[in-house]
Amino acid sequence: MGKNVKDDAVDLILMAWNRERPDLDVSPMAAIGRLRRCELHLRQKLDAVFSRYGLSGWEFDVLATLRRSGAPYRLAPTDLFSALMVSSGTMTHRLKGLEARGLVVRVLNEADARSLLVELSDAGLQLIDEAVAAHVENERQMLEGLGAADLRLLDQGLKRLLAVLEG
Amino acid sequence: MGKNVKDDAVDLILMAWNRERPDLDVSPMAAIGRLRRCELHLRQKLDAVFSRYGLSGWEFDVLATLRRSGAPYRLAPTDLFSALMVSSGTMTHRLKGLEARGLVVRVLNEADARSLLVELSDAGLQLIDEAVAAHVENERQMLEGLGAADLRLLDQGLKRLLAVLEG
DNA sequence: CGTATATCAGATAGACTGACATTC
DNA sequence: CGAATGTCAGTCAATCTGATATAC
Repeated sequence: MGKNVKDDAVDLILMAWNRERPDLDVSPMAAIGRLRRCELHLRQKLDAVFSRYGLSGWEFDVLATLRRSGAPYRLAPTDLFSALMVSSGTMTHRLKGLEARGLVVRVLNEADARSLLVELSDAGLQLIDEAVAAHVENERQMLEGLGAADLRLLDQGLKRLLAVLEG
Repeated sequence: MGKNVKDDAVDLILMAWNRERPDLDVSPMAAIGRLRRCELHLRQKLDAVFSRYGLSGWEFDVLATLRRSGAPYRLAPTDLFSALMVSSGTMTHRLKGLEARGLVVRVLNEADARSLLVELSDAGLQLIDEAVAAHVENERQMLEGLGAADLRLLDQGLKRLLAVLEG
């Protein structure tokens, strides 16, 4: 019965549900509630760094997807909206904004004239290269309060959960 | 060097970054990327159940917050927007919608005439009681692919991460 | 010809800010 | 009077759908 860890916000929610709905086993709420709450905090901290580079989260995602595809940092719109799980119309809208800011350029697709490929501009490449360095440093700092062993265990657990959710 | 687990989508992203930016240690991306990806899948599956009850995620959250506060299922708007981390104007907007659907009613606050308290209607109480039962069952099913030991370890890791992020 | 690839316009849903009224 | 509590109007950023044009 000994409780050796402090109650957090999710524990309080679980206790409230147990009081109000003792007929329900709400234990699955624990891990899922904590995961979602962690994601909320993470997103806010990640966005704070993105905004230092004038980027929103989805703008970073588009530029980063182009960047890690390798030189010449060029993908078709379909590749982008598939990777980022948004509709084609949404991607068109995103690309217009990035193009207007000069971070990407549209180039002819020699192999298939239905699409104008999307390519990082010099400015876009430089920006994402700086931003991604700051981004991983930010992530490193967010996790440094966690011991190496804890982090490894957490990542392993998340990997298994992800396999369950995607499999 | 033996790799005993299959590469997932996040592993592929890490490998791409290692190829493109070998100067960066992108290992923090692993846990954070998996966590965010899990959250995306979870949210979609949770929303699918909410929509069976005609509810969006935030509508469920408002009703659930009222429900687990206990009888008479009544809170001030400030309590609600503080708990759910949105602005007061946003909560006003949400409450108008829920009131128009007859799920909450506004009642006079005898102790402080500045606010009209928010209370679950009979219909709202019945709806959230059914929806929350389906919700936890949904969560249970999402996690059942994970062993009990894995789940316990995952939750422990998330609890520590949450403490780091909130502390 | 039927499919695939995108773009565009319009609609939608949800959030925020700032001004305001009321009450403590 | 200053602080707190909401409400409201207006604006905004981002998304999706459906219609359309073009190319495979």
